[in-house]
Parts: sequence; C-alpha cells; structure tokens
Amino acid sequence: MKQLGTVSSNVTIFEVAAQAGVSYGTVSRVLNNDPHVRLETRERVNKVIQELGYVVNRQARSLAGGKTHIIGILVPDLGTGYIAEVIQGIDTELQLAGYDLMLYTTHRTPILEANYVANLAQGVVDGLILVLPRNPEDYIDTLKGRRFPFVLVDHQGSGDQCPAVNAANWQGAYNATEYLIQLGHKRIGFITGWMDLGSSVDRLEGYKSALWAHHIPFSEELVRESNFQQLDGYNRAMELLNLSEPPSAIFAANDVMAFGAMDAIREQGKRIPEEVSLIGFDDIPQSSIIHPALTTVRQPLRNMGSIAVQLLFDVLKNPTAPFKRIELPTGLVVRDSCQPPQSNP
Amino acid sequence: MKQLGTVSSNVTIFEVAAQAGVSYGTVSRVLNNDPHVRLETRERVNKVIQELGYVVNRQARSLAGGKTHIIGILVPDLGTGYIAEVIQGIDTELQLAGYDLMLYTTHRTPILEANYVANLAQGVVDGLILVLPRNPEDYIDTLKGRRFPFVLVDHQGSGDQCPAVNAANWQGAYNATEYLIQLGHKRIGFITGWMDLGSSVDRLEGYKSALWAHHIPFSEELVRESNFQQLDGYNRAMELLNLSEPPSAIFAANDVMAFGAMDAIREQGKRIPEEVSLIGFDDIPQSSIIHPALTTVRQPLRNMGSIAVQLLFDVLKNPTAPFKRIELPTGLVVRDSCQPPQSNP
DNA sequence: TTGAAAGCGCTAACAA
DNA sequence: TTGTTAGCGCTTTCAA
Repeated sequence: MKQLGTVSSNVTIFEVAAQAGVSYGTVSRVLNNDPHVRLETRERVNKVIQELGYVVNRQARSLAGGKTHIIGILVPDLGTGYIAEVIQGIDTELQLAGYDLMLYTTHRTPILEANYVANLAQGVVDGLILVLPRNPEDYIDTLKGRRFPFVLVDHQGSGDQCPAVNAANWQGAYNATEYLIQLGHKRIGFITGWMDLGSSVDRLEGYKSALWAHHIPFSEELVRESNFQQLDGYNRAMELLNLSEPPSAIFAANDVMAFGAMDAIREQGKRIPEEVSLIGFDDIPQSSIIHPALTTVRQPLRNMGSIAVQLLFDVLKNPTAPFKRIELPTGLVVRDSCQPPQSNP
Repeated sequence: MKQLGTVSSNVTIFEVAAQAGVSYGTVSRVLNNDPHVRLETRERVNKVIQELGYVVNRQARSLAGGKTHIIGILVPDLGTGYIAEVIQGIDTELQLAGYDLMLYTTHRTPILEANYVANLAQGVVDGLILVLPRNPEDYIDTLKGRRFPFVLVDHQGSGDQCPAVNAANWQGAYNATEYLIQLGHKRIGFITGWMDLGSSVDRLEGYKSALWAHHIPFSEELVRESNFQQLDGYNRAMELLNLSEPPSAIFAANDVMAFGAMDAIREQGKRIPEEVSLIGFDDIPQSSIIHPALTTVRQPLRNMGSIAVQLLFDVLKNPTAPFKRIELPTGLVVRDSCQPPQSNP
C-alpha cells in the first residue's frame, strides 16, 4: 500500500510492546488505564512510549470500539463574542481531558444543522455539544433514539428531557430591569433577541415581570423585536429614540445590540448615561473595554462551556443516568452606562 | 464486543454490497470514484447507498489508508472578528468539499502550538491550516520532514519555502498612510500590531515608506508598539493624544485597536473625524456597523480562508508540486472616520 | 470490470 | 497480571 496524503509516523503499539518486552495487549491496557497492569510494567511501558514519542492512532482506536476522544460542537456562527467565549470554555476543558474538538458551523441554516447531527452521530465524534440550537426538535429525537450523547447549551427546550446548561435568563433580565427602575427610570425600552429562542423569551418575560412587580405599566411600543445583531440593535434603538415619548433607558437583550444602541444614542446627539441609560446582556469581553463601559447582565459564558463538557463526560461515562439540566446564575455587572434619569428640563 | 459511547448506525459497505449483489470491493470502488466500474453497476450501487442511508465510516477509511476528510486548523484564539472571518472562509470551502474541520486553539501558547502540530500530523487530519502562527519555525521543519500537507495563513515567513496565503500588508498600509497625507495630515500616529508577526512589520514599513515618499519626516514618538488588542489600542491612542504635539490622524494596525482608539479620542472630548481622523486595518464586519463607520484597509479575510483551503487541496492532490505563495490585494475602504485636518484655530 | 483477501492500529473478550 | 486473538469498516493490491 502506498503512503498517500496522510503520513502517520509509524510508531505503533507494536513497537512499543517490543521495546518494552510485553505483549501489545498490555500496552493497550496501559494506554487505557486498565487497572490490571502491574505498576512496574506500567512504568516501563510509559517510559518506552515517551522515548518513542508514540501517539495513539485515534481512528484505529475508535474502529476497534473505543472512543475517538473527539467531541463535536455545533454553533450557529463565530461572529459574536458570545459564541467565542462559550467555545473558549469548552475548548479549555477539552484540552485538559485530552480531547479534540470538531467544529461545525451551521451559518444559521436549519437544514445544515439537522444534516450535521445525523452524519455526526455516525461515528467521528464521541459526543455533541449543541450551542444555541435553533430547531433542536428536528433532531433531538434522532439523537435520543440512537442513544447518542449530547448536551444543549443555552436552549430552554419546551420541556425537553435532555441534558442542558443554561443561564438564568429570566432572573438576569428581571434584575437588570429592576436596577433601572430603582435608578428612577419609568420608560424603559427593551430590544429583544430572536424570539424563537427560549432565552430570548425568558429575558423578555423577566423584563415584563420586573415592570409588573413595580407597578409600571407595560407599553407595547417600548418593546422592539430584534435578532441579536449589532446593526439591528442600532435600528431598533433609533426607533425607540424617535418615539414621541422616548425611553430614558434602554435594555438590549445582548451586548452586541447594546453596542448598536450606543451608536444610535450618540447619533442622536445624546449622551450615555447622562441622557439615556443603557444596559446589555452577556458581558462579552468587549463590554468592559468600550467607553462608557457597559453595564450588563453577566452570563458565565466560559463556565457554561466547561460545564457543558462536564455534563457530556457524565453522559459518556454513564449513559443511563438521568439527565441533568443545569442553570447557572446570572449577575448584574454595574459599570458606567446607567444613571438616574434627568429630571425633565 | 459491546456497543459503547460511539454508536454507529450499522449500515456498512457489506450490507450495501449484499443488497446490490456485488462484492464489497466494488462498493468501495464506487465510493472512491474508481473508473473501473461499469456504469450500470455504479448506478445500482449508488441507488442502494441512497436507500440504506449509508455513510462511510471515516475512521475505517482512514485506517485502511485513505483520507480522513478532516482538516485541522490552528488558530491563536477566536476573540477577534479577524479570525472568525478567516474561519468562515475556510469553513465554507470545506463544507463544499465535504470535509470536516477540527479546531485547535492555542490561546497564544507557543508550546501548545508546537505540541498540536506534532500530534496532529500523527493521523487525525489530512492537512493543517495554520492561521497567524507565532513561532512556525518551531515545527515547520517537522511538518516538512514528514511531508505533511499544510498551509500558512497570514505569515510572512523569513524566506520560508512553504505554501502560504497572505494579504498585501505593506501596500495596504502604504495606501492608507498616503490617503491621510493626501487629505493634508502631516502628523500621523501609528499603532502597531505584535511586532513578532511579519504582517505587523510590513504594515509599519508601509507606513514609513509612504511618509518617506511624501517627504514627511518620520517621528519615533508617533509610533506606538501594541498587540492587536482593543484595550491596548485605547492606551496607545491615549499616549498619542497626550503628546505635546498630538497627531491629527491615527492609523491603527487593525480595526480592533482602532475601536480602542475611537474610545480614547472621544474620552479626550475630541470628535471623529472632525478633530482626529482614524483609520484601521482588516475591515472586520463590525467596522462598517459602528459610528462613525471606520475607514480601513480591507483584507479579503474570507477569501484568504477559502484560498488557503484550495492551496491545501492542491498539496493533497499533488504533494510534490512546487509550493505556491499567494498574496491577495488589500484595498482602502473609505468610510466616515477621516477628513482633512482642521486648520489650527 | 469484478471478486477475494490482506491488512491498517487498535480494543476487549477470552485464556492462561 | 499478562498474552493471544478476533474483529472494527474500509482501501487496495492481486487474480480472475
């Protein structure tokens, strides 16, 4: 057989076995931390592995029934700091465990999403992390049917019984809104995320609940449906500011839209926070860097990533254990973009 | 053997062969587009493949000497729009070709970088794309020694003979600087990127050359060494603005630092572009969205990604062909952040 | 043009 | 505790 494209250095389990004077089955045991190996033998084998620079061939391992030690992650895109942070968390955790990461970007195409999931479950990866899935209903059943390990990140399924990690979206939005109210704001604009996402719905509900709890009438015109994108945040904020009675504060369902709103507010010649207060959601890194630094609701994004990995490992280890759904707390990060409203001039 | 974690649906080449009434070798030939298959047979086999929903097992294929149809990409991080755009280009191209993407983030750790490369070349991926490599010298020789296919993105090697795709950094910086000069600016601040990156050096050189060509004396104090990060852009811009004779225009070696500079300028109570002109480099998506929209040097980031993939495929197909190095043109994107300097009040 | 068969490197069952 | 061995699903020779 000729050596084509893929050149693997040819140190195999056999060479290691020969060098160490054991059978290759034993080497395999050492590799897989099988307890049935004498300490002395284990050490000898490990030494040879070191010396020879042996690295397991993952394809062979997986073919023989083992794990690939690769996990797949499915994300809508990489454009926003949000996803990047989550991946960072996943990535770090995976690195610690010696796993590799296969990245699938759906570019927000639901068909792609379903296709990937179907093919992936076919063998390359040991498990799947689905970040911000849009139409999980399409394939969750497939996944479950095949008993394929997966974890959802940031999706409030409609009572789906599956492992997931989320942030306390409702509570975060509630707190942010309440903070503005306590500052003295009465007209608070809200720019939503994609409303087909559970987290968006929850944030809107948190906003409404806080108004309600403080006896502030809910006004339809102050809520603008958007899509988590900066440009749209800009446009929705413009609409809000052009209202006959504009809000004194704006709450955007994510930081990126808050950046858009920031531009809009300045564009209108108004100052933040003196004339308009602004609050975001996510706490992506950029939010602490811009000026004025953005007050926002912190989602523990990296944490969510690393916990997703841990959940997935749990499932991998014990596929029959009951599903865990974890909700991480959100927290208000007060910076410089909010203050009490100006008394009317 | 028990079925563990990885559940592969059990349609194999054998079932297909049986259903189609051919040997499994023939199915393999169909799969690999071997011309030695009668058209009729091929069609019959393909039909069965469709019906059974057969998908090749990549591990088995690769183990048997074929390709994995996975390519690896090594990036420093995902934080900036820059990398995300390049990945987007890579990803799209790969999707078209039916390849999967393995993502390795080095988090700017050179050791990790070298480790990855060593292990990767060991088998999981057919080839490697190295984006913005920091210390390629450490492992390029390894890669070459193993004849492992790889492509460099955005690295001006010191005469390295290896496949690479780059942007015309020098030219872009030259044009941007010249643009400012033609607008009437004489004192132009420059905020560099990491100076251990070839592209950063080239941009600085482009800046210097343009000054030189227009007989503007180069002033050391107007150049600030930075690291491509937003916060650092902010700080360096602050230094520039606090000079006894501050620049009337600032050129940042990437857009993200320009955003930082934008904050700094506003923080100083100055307006863009009326009082200070600002120009970036990269043209990441955010640059067209912010206000004022950033004038910048466009790097065809997605293109760079997709061309990197094409180069890699070339190497895969024809490993012995001479290396290609491609330099993509950059272009000035004039938006709203520059104008002629104010005549001194 | 096709079939048969030898592995690829490894895991895990079965013996010893 | 260790050795032996049967595959995992596929590609690719070698024959036919």
